[in-house]
Amino acid sequence: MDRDNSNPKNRILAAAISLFAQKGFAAVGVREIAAEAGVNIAMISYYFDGKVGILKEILEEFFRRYFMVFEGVDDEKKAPEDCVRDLIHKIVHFVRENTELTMVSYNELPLDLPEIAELKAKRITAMIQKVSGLVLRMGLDTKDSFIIAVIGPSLITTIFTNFRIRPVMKQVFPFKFDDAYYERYAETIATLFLHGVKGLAEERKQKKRSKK
Amino acid sequence: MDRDNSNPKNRILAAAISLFAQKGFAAVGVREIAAEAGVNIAMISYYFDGKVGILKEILEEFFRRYFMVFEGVDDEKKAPEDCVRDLIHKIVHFVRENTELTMVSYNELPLDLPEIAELKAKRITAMIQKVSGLVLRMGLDTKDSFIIAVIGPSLITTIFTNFRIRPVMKQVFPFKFDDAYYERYAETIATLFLHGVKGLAEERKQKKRSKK
Amino acid sequence: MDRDNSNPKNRILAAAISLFAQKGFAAVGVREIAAEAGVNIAMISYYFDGKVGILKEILEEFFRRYFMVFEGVDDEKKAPEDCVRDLIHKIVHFVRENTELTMVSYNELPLDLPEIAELKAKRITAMIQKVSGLVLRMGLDTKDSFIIAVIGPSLITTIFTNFRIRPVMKQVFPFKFDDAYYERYAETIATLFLHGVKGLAEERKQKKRSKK
Amino acid sequence: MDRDNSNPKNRILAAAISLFAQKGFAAVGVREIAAEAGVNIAMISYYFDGKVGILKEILEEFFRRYFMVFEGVDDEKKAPEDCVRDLIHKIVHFVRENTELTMVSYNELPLDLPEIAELKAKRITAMIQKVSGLVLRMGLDTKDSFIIAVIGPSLITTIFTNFRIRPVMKQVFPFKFDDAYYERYAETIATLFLHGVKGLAEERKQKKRSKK
DNA sequence: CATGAATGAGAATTCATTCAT
DNA sequence: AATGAATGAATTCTCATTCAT
Repeated sequence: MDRDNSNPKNRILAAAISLFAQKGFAAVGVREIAAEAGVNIAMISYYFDGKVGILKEILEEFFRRYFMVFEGVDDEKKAPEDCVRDLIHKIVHFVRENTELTMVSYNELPLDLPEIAELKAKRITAMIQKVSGLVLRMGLDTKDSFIIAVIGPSLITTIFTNFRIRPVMKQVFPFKFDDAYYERYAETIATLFLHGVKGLAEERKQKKRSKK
Repeated sequence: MDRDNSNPKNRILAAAISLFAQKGFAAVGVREIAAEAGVNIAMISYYFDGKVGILKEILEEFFRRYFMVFEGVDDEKKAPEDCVRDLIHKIVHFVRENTELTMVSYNELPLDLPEIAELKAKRITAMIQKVSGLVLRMGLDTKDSFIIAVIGPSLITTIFTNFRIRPVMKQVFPFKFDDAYYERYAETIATLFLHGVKGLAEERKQKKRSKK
Repeated sequence: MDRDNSNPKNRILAAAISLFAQKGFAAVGVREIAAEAGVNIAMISYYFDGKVGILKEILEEFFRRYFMVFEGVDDEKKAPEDCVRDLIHKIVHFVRENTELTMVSYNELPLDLPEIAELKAKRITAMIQKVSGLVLRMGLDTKDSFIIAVIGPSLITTIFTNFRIRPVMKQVFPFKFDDAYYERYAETIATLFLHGVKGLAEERKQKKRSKK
Repeated sequence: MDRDNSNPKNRILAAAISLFAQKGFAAVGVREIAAEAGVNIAMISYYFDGKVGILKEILEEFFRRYFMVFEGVDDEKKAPEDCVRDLIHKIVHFVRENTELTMVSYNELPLDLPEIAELKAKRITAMIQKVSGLVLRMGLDTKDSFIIAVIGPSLITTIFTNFRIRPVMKQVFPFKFDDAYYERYAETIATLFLHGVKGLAEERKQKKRSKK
């Protein structure tokens, strides 16, 4: 996250994101966050009304930024395939710029935390719809909700996971994670999914024909 | 997990898996586990030498079962494509049978927990290699470690995520998650990746040719 | 302690003495004792009726052996000074042979442990009287209870302390703690106290005279 | 200890010293200390970073005060004997003023507690050297490390023990432990040791002569 | 705004002991 | 005589939060 570090609230937020990304929300204590942020413990309750308050704000921030990625991708003038490639690049870029924020959100979302249940329900639904919208641009039939429900999450989790397993990847593969890497990575993912979806679409057509 | 429930140790294990899957390791207390398992709290230290001991045993169990899935998939008599389809079906079946076990492992693995660092390092590396081996069967050049490093995790996380976001999916899509669903799901994933990989392979050939 | 180690009860006793001497009674757990003795935990309650039961038996054993040292020292045929020298040698020898047993007893006796209060009261009183008897042999007036109360404990604690601070002494002084050392040590202590007491006796006489 | 009792930290310290002196460090729980001090249990970790933290501070305080006793005793203008008498009086006075503090330190020092091992090593060595220095003032040859190593600890443990066995002494002997008692006590000890050491020194000379 | 002290509940673990076998 | 499982209380310590200053 890229904020004004002189602001105590932002320092808390930054510290929390980093620690949550590392250890998970439940495993991090407010004292730890306060120490990392260099602020007094009481400030956490003051600014965020408690520990979950920080998480809420983190999730809100994630979705705010995440949804911005989808703005203006659906350009009617461009070929659907190019829209998809474009979006994939943008998502990769987004996760690269907001790695820890994304990891925290990705890790905490499936977990049961009553206080954020409502927030989760709303945002995740919206998120799935965004992704589904993306899939539709790949040339699939709108009505085929099954395939949409499969591809969307697959694509997004593929990208997220690439960052999530980074520490291990570094040990196993000798890549340099620089601009070139991400450029190629996005291209590869795009090719993979565009061809995959094309294959699925063809298969569907064949089945329909054979039914006749 | 499917074990002898009269055995207190197994009851603890079952309770822990369920609770960890729901809330995450750090958010679950030993009292809660003991209560759920119907045993005395002290039994947790007695049998597992503490809370992390349970997690260790859970992870070990996950990898033991997971690795078994890969046994005997690489049948030389069959076409590579069929091997891959076969394996995908097996993994889907595995996760279906061990959903909570898989979720706990998938959720906790990227988190920093010093006590399981060693265990993680060993097993995850082995896991990535297993998946990479699988990708090779898809007809890719062995030397192209980049694509392998991309596709392997993508495939596995795709399947895992399908189960991970189940609660939300149920609200958004009207599927019945029965045998037919999983059959179709596995087929869809297989088609998606096989076509995707074929597309990648073709693209590579073209590039090489154009370089000449 | 020198007992039959095939006997589980003795093994527990030996292990307990060693551990109590090292860490103190309260800091040692029954599991630790059982492990060190190589017996089942339940055996401790079985043989000693609980942890304090071990301590009781240890203290009883200490006093039993300690009191034996005083048997037959008061030989009327010998000069009082020689009786004292003899006794000091015997005590040094006793502590040398029963170092840990002595340390446990010396360390635990002043501490408040309700369960052994009665035992303590009886034995310590007897112990003080034994030592006081010894002091009388040094040529002091029987009625001078003050000096007796000072010298007796001083002598005994001097010897005990010599063993108690052994670990530090080894680091600070370059002695070899062999037979010769203990021989010389006993002689030194005897000389110190015999001259000291003689000096006290003379001083008393002078005072009485000056009062006249 | 004589401190500001309105200060919670000091109340904890005072309570701990009293309880440790009574039952020994390991036998006292933090709840007990907190209750006795009238503070919340969490304050113990807050101020002392845990139970051993209290003990550490107690030991440091003991040595700080104890070492102060030795300041300015070695007056060259006075006869060595008078220096020794003076010091003995001061030590007696010190223990009288800091009885519980001294008892805790004396009781815990020989016990194995890993957390205070380093502290112990440093301070005990310094303490032995202090006492050894004292012995030298008694007119002994500096090179006779053996006798120094015997007398120093003997003198100090004699005084400490006098307080340590106070409860029993009260039952056995009919003394009033008032100023007069301590005055006489210090005088007696001084006489005992000064004569004792003189006797040792003479004996040494005779031996050397007889060797010729 | 910011602090450091204070709180009470809850964390994991270990305790000595007992029980059925 | 001996075992390993089981118990419930007690252990120390940490938790997120609040309060007066």
